[in-house]
Amino acid sequence: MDSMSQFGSLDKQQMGLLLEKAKESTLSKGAYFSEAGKIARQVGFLSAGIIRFFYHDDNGQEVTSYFMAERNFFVDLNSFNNQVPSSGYIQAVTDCKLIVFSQRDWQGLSTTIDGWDKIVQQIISKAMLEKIDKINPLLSADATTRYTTFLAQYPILTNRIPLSYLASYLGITQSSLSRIRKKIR
Amino acid sequence: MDSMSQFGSLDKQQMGLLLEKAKESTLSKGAYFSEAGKIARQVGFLSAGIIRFFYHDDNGQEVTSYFMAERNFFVDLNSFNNQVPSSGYIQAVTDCKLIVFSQRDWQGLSTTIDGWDKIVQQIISKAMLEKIDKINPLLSADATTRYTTFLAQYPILTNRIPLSYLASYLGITQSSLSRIRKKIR
DNA sequence: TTCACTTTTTGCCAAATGGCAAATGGTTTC
DNA sequence: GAAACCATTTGCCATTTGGCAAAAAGTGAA
Repeated sequence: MDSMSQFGSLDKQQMGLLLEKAKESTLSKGAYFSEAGKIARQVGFLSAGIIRFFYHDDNGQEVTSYFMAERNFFVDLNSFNNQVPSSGYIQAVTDCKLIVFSQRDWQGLSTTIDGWDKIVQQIISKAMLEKIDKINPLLSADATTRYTTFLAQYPILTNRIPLSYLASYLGITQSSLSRIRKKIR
Repeated sequence: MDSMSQFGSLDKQQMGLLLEKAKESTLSKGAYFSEAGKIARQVGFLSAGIIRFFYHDDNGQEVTSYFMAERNFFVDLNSFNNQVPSSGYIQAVTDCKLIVFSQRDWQGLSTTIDGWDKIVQQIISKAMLEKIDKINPLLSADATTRYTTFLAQYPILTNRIPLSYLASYLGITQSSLSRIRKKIR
């Protein structure tokens, strides 16, 4: 639970208010934190493990839109904010340890912790900018560059995630990725 | 200036406070709203015209990361929030009419308008989600699909932006895009 | 209209990637 | 260890896309 201590800008008392609402939980490999069609009612903090966001494209193929490693907050933002059904899934890629906040509690912090909204805004902006900065360069790169870029960005994840997930994240076929990996090494 | 009236959640008085700080301005085609290396000190609202965000990749090539049409707020978020030099450019693709807020004024609204932070959070989340939802599907699509997807998403922009900008946005070469366009029509 | 300049299209060929199916390798369960 | 199951690699070939340079089309100024 002290993995959340890196959470800046909060003093001891505020941190106490936050932790009061935190519930520890686990997700085993393959299990879902949120699912398409359901409404997101929880915010998670990943203290151990790897999760991925994915959705089904028009052809019904799974497309991984993001990987996330330890020490990050996550939520299906659109569904959570607007209380509409999710269009995608959040799934544990490995066994995970989580800290979970209910929607009611999370939003309640807005009134109990001074400046909470601004803090949340910072967390969200930072997370989304990170994602955008990671995806943008992929688009204009060829498959090999995509893979090497990924290796540089996520050294931690290499060999901890199935090839098929990674391929769909990079926008390449699994076989191409396999060949590229062979060529690189 | 009433193009901002679509701005939800504000009553008349709050809207007044906001408009007090607004300054009208223009950008002519090709001019920059913010530039790499400089620190963003303004938030803009695009009332007429088209802008694009772009940066230089490792090979020095211009890469368009986003197009934006009328009736949207824009800012170089990372630079503005953290007062660090921008890594990219915001440029007028056509002649533009803008409404501009200085950083001081914009942030001051946090104390004068009740719930301002939350409103800003909503705007930012919405904008970034939109961008993410637009870019994500491009990655796993072939060039033709990228183009047709773009046409569906931005019918307004077709034929108002140079081919080279669009090609770099879609992650295809200009000649490929030209051939695809020919094939489609 | 003509010239100079920029943008877009086209031709030619090489290189990269995809599609599909079979083979190989790994892991789990009994 | 054997069987069943899942993940990864490989072969073969068709298709797509890129690279480069020249041609064509479009634009604006004198």
